[in-house]
Amino acid sequence: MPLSKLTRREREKQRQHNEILDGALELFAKKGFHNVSMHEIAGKTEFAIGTLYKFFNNKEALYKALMIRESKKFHTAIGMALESKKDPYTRIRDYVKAKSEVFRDNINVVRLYFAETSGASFNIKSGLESEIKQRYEISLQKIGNVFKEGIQKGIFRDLDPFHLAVSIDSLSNAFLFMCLEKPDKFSYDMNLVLLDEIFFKGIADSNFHSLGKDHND
Amino acid sequence: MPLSKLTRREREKQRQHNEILDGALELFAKKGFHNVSMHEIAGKTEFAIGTLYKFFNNKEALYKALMIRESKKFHTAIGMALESKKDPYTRIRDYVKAKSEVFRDNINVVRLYFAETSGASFNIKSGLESEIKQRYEISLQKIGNVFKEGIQKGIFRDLDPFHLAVSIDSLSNAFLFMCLEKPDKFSYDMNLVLLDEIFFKGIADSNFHSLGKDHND
Amino acid sequence: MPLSKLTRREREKQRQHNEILDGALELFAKKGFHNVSMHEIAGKTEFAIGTLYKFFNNKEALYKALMIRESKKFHTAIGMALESKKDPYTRIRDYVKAKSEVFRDNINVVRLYFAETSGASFNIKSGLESEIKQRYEISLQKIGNVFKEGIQKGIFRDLDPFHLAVSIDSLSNAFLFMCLEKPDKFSYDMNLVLLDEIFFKGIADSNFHSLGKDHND
Amino acid sequence: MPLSKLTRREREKQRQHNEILDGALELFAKKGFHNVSMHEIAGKTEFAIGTLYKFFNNKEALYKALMIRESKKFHTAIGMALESKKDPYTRIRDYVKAKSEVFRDNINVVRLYFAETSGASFNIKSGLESEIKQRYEISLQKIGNVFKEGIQKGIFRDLDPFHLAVSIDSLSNAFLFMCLEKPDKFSYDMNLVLLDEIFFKGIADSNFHSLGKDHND
DNA sequence: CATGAATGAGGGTTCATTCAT
DNA sequence: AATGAATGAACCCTCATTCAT
Repeated sequence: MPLSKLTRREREKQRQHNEILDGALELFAKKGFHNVSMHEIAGKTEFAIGTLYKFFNNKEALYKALMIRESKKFHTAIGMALESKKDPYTRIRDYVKAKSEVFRDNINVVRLYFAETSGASFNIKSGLESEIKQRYEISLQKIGNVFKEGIQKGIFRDLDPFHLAVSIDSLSNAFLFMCLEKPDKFSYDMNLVLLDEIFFKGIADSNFHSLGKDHND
Repeated sequence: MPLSKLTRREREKQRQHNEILDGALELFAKKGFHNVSMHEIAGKTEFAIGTLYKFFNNKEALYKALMIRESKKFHTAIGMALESKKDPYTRIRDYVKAKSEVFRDNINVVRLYFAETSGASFNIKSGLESEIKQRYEISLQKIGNVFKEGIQKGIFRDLDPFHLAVSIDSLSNAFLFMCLEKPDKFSYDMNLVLLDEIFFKGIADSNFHSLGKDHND
Repeated sequence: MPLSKLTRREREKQRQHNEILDGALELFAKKGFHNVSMHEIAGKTEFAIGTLYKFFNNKEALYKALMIRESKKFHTAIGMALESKKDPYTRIRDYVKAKSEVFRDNINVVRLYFAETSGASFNIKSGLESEIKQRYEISLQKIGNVFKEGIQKGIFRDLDPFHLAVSIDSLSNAFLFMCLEKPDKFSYDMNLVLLDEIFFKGIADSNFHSLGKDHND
Repeated sequence: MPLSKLTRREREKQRQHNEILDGALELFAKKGFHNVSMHEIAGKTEFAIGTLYKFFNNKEALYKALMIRESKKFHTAIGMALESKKDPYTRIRDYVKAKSEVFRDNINVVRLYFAETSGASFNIKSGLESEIKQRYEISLQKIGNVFKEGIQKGIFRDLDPFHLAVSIDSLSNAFLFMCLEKPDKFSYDMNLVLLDEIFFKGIADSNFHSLGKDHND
């Protein structure tokens, strides 16, 4: 069944479902899972509490659905950058740029997302948060594949692509968080230059000299 | 009476104080702040609830004391590595090794600690969690100073020392977390080699050739 | 929809609101604010604790609402006596009679009410208990106005009407309390005679001879 | 054994006993029975909590002992006025003056005392508060006796002396409380004049003309 | 089907009292 | 005899969830 062929009723449901998640996101991002009540979500979304429970079995399920939706958006955005037809180096840079934009535009969501993935997640009791980790895993693999290609093309030195993926991921995250917390020392525009200097230069194949030199963004 | 010579009573107090934090740590690390009750902590530590409140004004204060204690331990350990008399490159490597050990030995604490610092903390309402961030800040500065010295000595390229600090910090964290989650792809012993290949080689001054070549750990 | 025509839902709410206050009154009057728990009130009124909190923000608010309701009842009753068309002397007597009836019928409330107003109230922290004192104030003013009229009409000697109001209020209260505690020495029926002999005779204008002589109740 | 012949130990005990009550009084008068903790009393009096329990079996017993001590002081003061050799009218006036002074000097205690006696006492669960009421009873009797003598001497009209006692007691209390709450309308000095005008004039025997006329205070 | 009033388990916290030192 | 650390019952209150309307 094509996506567009939902009945009116189903489309309406879908819309309400998303409205609930939108309202909940705002609250969770501001106050955290445990400091937001279902009553509060009902108030913000203008649905009855009972209606929330029609859509989600419980508070945890609502939260999980929310995190999954956001994680999908996030990984779709960076997935597109990574899977374009451009050269590997540019795709990595595009990936960083895409992530930058997500950080800029949804900073609260981002904090919530990283609270959920970096350390230990205590909000969703069941091991279901792994669903989010899986998506992260896939993105890492995609980054790794780009590096693999880059290595094959002689752009990058022959290092483990997955290691490189983990590296660019953590470095770019760190720089992006620094943009938030130390805007005097870090800026979004600077991040790519930084990565060039600190990361790409070091992993560039010595026979390939253009990395981080004459790119214009 | 010298400062270090606490009375028996005071020593006893200190011991109990730490016993409470030990028990609480185990619970918080396993279940998160909001999923642990004071009743539970009382049970685990075998103190009465009232006794907990003699030591800590409220649950939040207990949690905060715990996080500060652990953060102190953590930053003391890595601070010692960073402030030794060794050459800058070795000090950075020692810092990574020290952090490795903390991760190996206190994995639960580490997850709790990073849940508290990476994303958004919704556990401690008062802005006092900044106390933990400050300690992190200081450590970053110390790392930066080592890089500065390394640059002056011609070991590292002339890059912003603070940027380098942020880089090595995030890279090493990422690798360490990977050791936990993908022990097949990452091992503690491998981390230094990885950093050499991916990070140090890239930031090494081209006139200085020994980095990441013949170090034996 | 006229104001008086509440919806069925609103009327139901009103009824429950009063049921809670009724149950709470019984308990508070018997045991005092601090010796009654919300759990107890929930049990007596057969509402869930949470329901009590739907109606009243906290225990204090419940207590305050109760005291205000009772105080309104009380002052409405005596206010009607004081504002009738009858002659001043009769209105004062009617006021005493009205108060007598309240004492007879709601002795528990009365004790609670006077515990709250006579000495020091430590039950309601916010200065809102003044709301009750204000109502008392207004009643005193009304009594004073009746005396004023009586003085102008030459029924009472030219004394400060407010002083007279305070006097009749305290005297009648004292006699009424005595009826409770010494029914052998005081009776409700006797109170008016007593007041005639001890109070009204003394404040009667010497040119006006009928006070306290041939009244029949 | 004469009162003065207590052993040093016993006198010391007595002193401590009173010190505890002094500290407790200050706290209870300010905050009420239920808003003062034993811990607080221990702090204020600089005794250990255990010591408080050596002197008083429990918090209630401490409170009761306190109220009885204060009530004794109070009734001793007014008893002395009532039992002097002066003429009945003067003794009643002296009694009012004595009460005035107590009000002026110990207003907090007074409020606490009246909270305990006027309405319902919810602080002392056992019916033991009657001990305080008994003392009040005795004072009322003494006032009654003075009136009786006054009636026999032809100073007061032939009314029930006990009724008169209750009357002067409640009137003077009311005026004294008004001094606290409406110092613009009532003053301690004025009270006797007021009582003369409103009370004594009315109960004076018509053959005895000096009441409330040429007294100088 | 949507609603939101009602529920009550369970949370954090206090404090009168005990008892080992 | 004096101490005050330790206790834990009981408090007030919140909020996820249910279900009659």
